[in-house]
Amino acid sequence: MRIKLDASQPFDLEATLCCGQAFRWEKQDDWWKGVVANKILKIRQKGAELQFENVGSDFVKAYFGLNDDLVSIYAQINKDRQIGQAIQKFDGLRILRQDPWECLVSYICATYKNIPAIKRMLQNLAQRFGEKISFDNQGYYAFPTPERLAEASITDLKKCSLGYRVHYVQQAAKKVNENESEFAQIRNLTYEKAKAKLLGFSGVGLKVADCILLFSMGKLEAFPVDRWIDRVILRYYSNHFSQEFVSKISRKQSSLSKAEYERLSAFGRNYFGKYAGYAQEYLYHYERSCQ
DNA sequence: AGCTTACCTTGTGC
DNA sequence: AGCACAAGGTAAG
Repeated sequence: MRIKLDASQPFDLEATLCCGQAFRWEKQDDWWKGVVANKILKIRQKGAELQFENVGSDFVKAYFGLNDDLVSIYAQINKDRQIGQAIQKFDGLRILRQDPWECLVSYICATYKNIPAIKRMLQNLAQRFGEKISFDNQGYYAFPTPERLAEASITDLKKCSLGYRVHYVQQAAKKVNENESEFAQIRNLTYEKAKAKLLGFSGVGLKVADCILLFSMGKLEAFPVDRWIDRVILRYYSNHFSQEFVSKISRKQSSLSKAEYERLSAFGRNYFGKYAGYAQEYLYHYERSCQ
């Protein structure tokens, strides 16, 4: 199937899948392959045309955020030179609408890990507990269901290199499995209420909650602050904070306190507005790409 | 009430 | 070899 992209609606498949928001996409030749909704989605971009197999157009549009009015979003978040450069470099990067359950587990696992290690953990979980799906003579694995992970033993979960995160993942699986519809409803709440619900999961703090809200629940105002964004704010936006706060944050070795996190994240939401999450993702990807 | 500290595991890169 | 560090969270004090 194909989608012709509107010239007024930029899209960059590569940037969207490489910016670190999703962990289970692989590129083979010029095709991207990922497991979404228990199906293999195979997709590539040729200029303004998207070519894909195995799923419908509506699904592709929803998953890749093609319904977001990116031109309008740019107009609202393009506030300064730094974000302007990031937008220019990654023009067409979009926020995905991932599966909330997979996103929950992904970002519980993401604490204190780099992206390659996160990918490996999730791949381990899928191989060990996910349903096998064959496609193009290759074996893929669906992301494990809450039910399947809820019944997995700590011993088996540990074999996936989750480390201390095994207990968080197991508890999350049990909680979601006990009431799947309640979990599914979280995305329909406001940003604040949805965040409060997510914080009820052990292993989910402010940062992880913001990632889940942004990457799977369409809460585009969420502004996750990780080490990279922390660095970006200190480098380019420190004039928005007091001298004391800046020097305190820049001296920190350990993680941010709740209050410090909220101050940085609230800055992002206030400064960039209701699409702050888009700004975050551009700044994050740009900062990492300049390493 | 809000902050600091220790601890939670594993892998990678210098 | 040894160490720092990686899209952090929790519980104790």
